[in-house]
Amino acid sequence: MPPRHDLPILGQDVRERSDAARNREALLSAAQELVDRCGVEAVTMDAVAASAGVGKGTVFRRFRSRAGLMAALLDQFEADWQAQVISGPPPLGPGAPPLERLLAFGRSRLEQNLRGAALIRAALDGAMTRNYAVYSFAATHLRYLLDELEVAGDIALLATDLMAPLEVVILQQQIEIEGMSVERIAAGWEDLALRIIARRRT
Amino acid sequence: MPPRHDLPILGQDVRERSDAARNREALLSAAQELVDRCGVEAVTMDAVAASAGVGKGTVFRRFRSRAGLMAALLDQFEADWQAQVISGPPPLGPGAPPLERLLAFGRSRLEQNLRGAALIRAALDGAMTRNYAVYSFAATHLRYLLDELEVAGDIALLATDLMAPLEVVILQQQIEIEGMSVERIAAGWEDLALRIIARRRT
DNA sequence: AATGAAAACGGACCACGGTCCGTTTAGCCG
DNA sequence: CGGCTAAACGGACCGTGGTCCGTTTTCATT
Repeated sequence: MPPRHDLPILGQDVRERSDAARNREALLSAAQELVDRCGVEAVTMDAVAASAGVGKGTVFRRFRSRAGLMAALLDQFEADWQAQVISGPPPLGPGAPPLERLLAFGRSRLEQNLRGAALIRAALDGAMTRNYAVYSFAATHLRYLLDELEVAGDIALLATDLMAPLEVVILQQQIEIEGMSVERIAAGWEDLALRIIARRRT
Repeated sequence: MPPRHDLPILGQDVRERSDAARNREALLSAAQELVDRCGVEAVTMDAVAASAGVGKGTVFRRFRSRAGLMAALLDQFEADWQAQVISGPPPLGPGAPPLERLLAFGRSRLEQNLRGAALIRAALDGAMTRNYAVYSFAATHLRYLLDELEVAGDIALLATDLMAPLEVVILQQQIEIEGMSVERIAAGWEDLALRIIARRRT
């Protein structure tokens, strides 16, 4: 019988070896610990490796790069928020009318981005593109809301238009350099949202 | 007579020593040369220093960091565009009605950001905040146009809302990952602009 | 011209991200 | 259980960004 050449079928999850899984866990919690205790800047690949008791090469095999590791931490950080959107109380969660959900989305996303600012920037740092998974959830939800509101136009682009001003780089410039208050920015986002959804279908 | 302690008065330009000026020139053109011949990634601080015939420390004194050097190159890159806005032909330059200038601004800015993408990302890389000078010109002009159009609301924030979707990180995601065409994005920007300026003062 | 002090210079040095490759281990199969 | 293969491991190694400090240069003042 010829040797088998199982090319991994797309979507079929490739079993992770037990030691690999164990190390992934150890690395993630070591990294999280470092973030909590000393801040994002202190998260050195050597430090994480040492703290998790594995070699440096292992860290890079698992996460590709420092940005990749940060993205993994970011995924964990976002899990709560995503849960609140999917099944939390209104108006952020389901149950409220779409417009209220939209406004709650904006406010909440603004705060979430500010909370995770350091992590988000670190996850973007040398990466050619941002972690798509994290971004994708919010964008999809936003498109859904715009559709519910029967907004006319290119929904995908309008969703981007609403997410873009909440980008961390922009928020930090507004707050730290131009001295704007978070309240003002939040109010501005609501205004933008209203202008965008003013044009309806039908 | 006691030694003089001239604290530099703000706004009074501190004379640059002749050797310093010479080296700045040499460094900038060496860096530009490297960008042109080998791309942004090839611009190593050592390479620039060697190519300009100065020590590495000098590069860092002048530009603080790699991001700072890139920002300086970006300033040069933007000079042409700024000139076109200030005194070029309409509709980008003065002379056309504000709405036409606004639409020309969006299209032109979109293309400019794509052209300078690599430089812009490199200039943002490890920096705590983006190069303010470059950003500031475009933002100021945009606020002026919105004001001319008698747009109601928080003009500064609305200007940001219009600049944000043109951010390189976002454009690259749309084009390279989501596969959108530049044409579609440009059309989407016009649509956004029209929605935003729909609410007028008076 | 001499002089003195502030500013600029240069390159050795360090820390961190990322790679490479020889070694070890998990897990399947006979 | 023994053996085999693919995967995972680890840490030496490299390149690059950034700092530091002893040396050199500029230039204002006399």
